[in-house]
Amino acid sequence: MPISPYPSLTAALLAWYDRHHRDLPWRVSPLRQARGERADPYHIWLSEVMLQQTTVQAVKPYFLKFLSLWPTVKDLAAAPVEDVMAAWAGLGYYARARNLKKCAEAVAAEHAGIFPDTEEGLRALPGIGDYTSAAVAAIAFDRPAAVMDGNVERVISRLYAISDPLPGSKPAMKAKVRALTPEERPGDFAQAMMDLGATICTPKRPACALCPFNGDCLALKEHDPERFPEKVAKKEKPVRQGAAFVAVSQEGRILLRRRIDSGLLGGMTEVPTTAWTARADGGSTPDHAPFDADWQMAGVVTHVFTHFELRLTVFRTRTETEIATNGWWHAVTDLDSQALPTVMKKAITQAIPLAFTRDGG
DNA sequence: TATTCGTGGCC
DNA sequence: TGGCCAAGAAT
Repeated sequence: MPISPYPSLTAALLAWYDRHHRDLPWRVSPLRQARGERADPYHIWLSEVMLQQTTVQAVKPYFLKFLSLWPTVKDLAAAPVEDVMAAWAGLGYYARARNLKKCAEAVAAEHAGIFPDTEEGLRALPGIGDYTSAAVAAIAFDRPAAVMDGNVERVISRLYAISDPLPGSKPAMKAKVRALTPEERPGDFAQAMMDLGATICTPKRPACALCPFNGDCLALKEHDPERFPEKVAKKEKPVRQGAAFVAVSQEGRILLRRRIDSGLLGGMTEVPTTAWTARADGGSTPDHAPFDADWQMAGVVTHVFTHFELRLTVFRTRTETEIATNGWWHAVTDLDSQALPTVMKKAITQAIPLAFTRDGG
């Protein structure tokens, strides 16, 4: 009997992956790899950036839309940044879209349209950090990089019953991943760890009976895998308030602006708003409207961001002339072409309930 | 090391 | 129903 080239845990996981891997639009399955197909580095990179802190189900339609609009990294590099932001609208964490464009430009201009094939080379590109550089190196280029995301942290913390809380325990967990990562099939190993975390070793009610690690898992031996991974307590979310102003002209156009490139919703499109402050009375009056008009209160929209909750009082008015010192007027029936984040779509819908329906209200 | 960055689904 | 979570990066 030949000696396995892998640690036994690694071999068990790869065997599980061969039978139970998920089919994903950017993935080349083990069977297709055996027929000689290779993962496309552009597809892997694009999917990995979209998947940062984002679920597979949310990413799928965006991934297919981007490939349709921009089939190669050179196409993406040549695209207007406004088009990229509009295509990304709704997916969140918009710095990813700005860095995606910068990264495509760097690959096109400095690497002749070919992605670097090492972890270090990838790590130097915009929007590519520790996780994404390792993931692309392993999945697209068969480099034995140690890939650790939230799924892997959960699997490893349970397998070894690591009690120290994240993020402090990250280096120790990374060492465990490195020891398990094989020279052969490192990309499949990384994807297998993440599939395992997504489908078996889930945060709540893990399906330990189906897990290839269930004979070795220390958390399972202790009868409480759900308590891992431990995490440091997070602080509570403050509430901020502000006002948003929806002006519609007689021609059926709405006043829009572009947010500055840095910070929250950077580079995205918005309706005029006040600053969002912690003051309880901020935003309840139309004092800071973009121009004098008969502003009517349309309602209050609540939106929860990562680190604060926003209560936005929405005002609306109809104008005869299209006054605008900064910004532009855009047809209400064509708002899908704009880079409007979800909170702005909520505000517009509060003022114009049918804005995003077929007839545009 | 700690904070800032979206959004939607889930129980 | 509200807290938790998702293939994290930049600063």
